[in-house]
Amino acid sequence: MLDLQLLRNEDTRGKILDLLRKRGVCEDDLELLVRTLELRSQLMFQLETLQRERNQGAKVLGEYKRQGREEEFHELKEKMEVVKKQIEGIHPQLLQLENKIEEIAHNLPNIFLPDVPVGKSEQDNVVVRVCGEKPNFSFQPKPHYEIAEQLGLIDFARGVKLSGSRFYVYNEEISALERKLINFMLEMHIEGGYRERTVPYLVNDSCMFGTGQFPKFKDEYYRIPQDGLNLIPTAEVPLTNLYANEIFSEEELPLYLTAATPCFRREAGAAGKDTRGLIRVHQFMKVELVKFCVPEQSRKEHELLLQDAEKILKHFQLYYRVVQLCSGDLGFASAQTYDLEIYMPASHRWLEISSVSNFLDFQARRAKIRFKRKHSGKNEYVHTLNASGVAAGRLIAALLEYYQTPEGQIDWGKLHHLLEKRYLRVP
RNA sequence: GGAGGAGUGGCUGAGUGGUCGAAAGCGGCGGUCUCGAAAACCGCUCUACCUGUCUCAGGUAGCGUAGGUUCGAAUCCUACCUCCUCCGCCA
Repeated sequence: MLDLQLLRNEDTRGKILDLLRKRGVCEDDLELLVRTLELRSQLMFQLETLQRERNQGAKVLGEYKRQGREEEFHELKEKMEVVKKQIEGIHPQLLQLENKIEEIAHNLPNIFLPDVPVGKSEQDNVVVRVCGEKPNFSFQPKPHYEIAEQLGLIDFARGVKLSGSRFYVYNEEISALERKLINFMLEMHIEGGYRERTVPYLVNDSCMFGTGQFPKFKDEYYRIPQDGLNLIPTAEVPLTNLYANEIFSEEELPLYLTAATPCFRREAGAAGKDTRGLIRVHQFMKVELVKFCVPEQSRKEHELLLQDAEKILKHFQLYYRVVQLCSGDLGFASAQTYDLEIYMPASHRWLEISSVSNFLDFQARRAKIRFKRKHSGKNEYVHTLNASGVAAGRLIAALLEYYQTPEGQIDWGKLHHLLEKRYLRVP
């Protein structure tokens, strides 16, 4: 959530409003919000003045009672009853204003950082660099779902039988590959200073609010109404919310966390898109990286985080590019995002495999994650960041395409050789 | 799932309607003493928001959460959540 103080303060208001417009927030909402904030202040002042009167009166009444001054007691009590009525009159009005403010503020996206290009859509994203070598095939490479099906590696039909479209079943080779890949990625990140957590795959609504999924994007997630729980769309949600309503000491930061979890997405708006294969599915495994840091470090930590995600792609010798998202394509909570996209040799498409974002204090404010500044003793919001490190399903899709042989087989020897590099860390 | 008990400041723990943001202790910070340290002693130690003459002053709110009763609630009432104990079930 944005710092509403920035909208109340005349010095910062103009700039913030401008940034929000560039992200496509409608003008009416902004105007209404600014006006309602002003009204709320006025009403609050009235209310607090009355409450003050009430508190002082109640104190005097207590004194009268103790001293047995019945007449004065009743006289003042009648006056206080009037004050009470006045308070009861203002209270609901204030509540209404606050609801209005929340409704708008909760749906406002984050502002974005100066180096983010201003743009409307994906078209305006900027390719930062292209890495690795473009794979060179002496034959026409097949798409991953074709090889997987032909070699009996993935059972798409039975996935559909069990759960419907966009579900799948891995047979033994891919099951083992995924298991090893996840272990490999985790160990690489642990080596890089990340601390592994095993977290719930079902979280409550307040977690979903904290990281910015709720309330605006409720339809994109699986929800179990009976228990008020939601299947996590990414481990970002539980990992970030681990520290909700907590205050770090400055020495504890930066804190790096990682977790491998399944991710569940309804893909409600994606009918007919990427219907074949592992690219767009309702459930997939992903290793996630999350960072908490002090505000002045988040730009630097963002770059380091990007490198950590890239390490995986480099290790498997994939051809990929780093894309900087434009203002219009940024996720709701993000202030700056790099996407890592792998080149897919069969379709000649770039496939997003990691999204590396800096949220500044946007999530921290929603989830109330703070730290105590040592020199001033003041509490401030931390900055949160996260990256996929990386999505296992899409990585497998890429590996199947990159490591296919002219004979229509998979070069398991080479894959296993790459997986052999151990990242062992004995506690 | 059933029965009982409990949720108070960083922690322990008092408070069952009237100067209670809340005793006391521990921890933490600062100071006195000391060559230094310990001990002892003194002081300070929660958060959010509002207003202003905005590194300071005043005010409002907060005792699991949300409501309610009252002139006045940590204290009474209702619902929910969490934890503990016992029973049942179970990987």
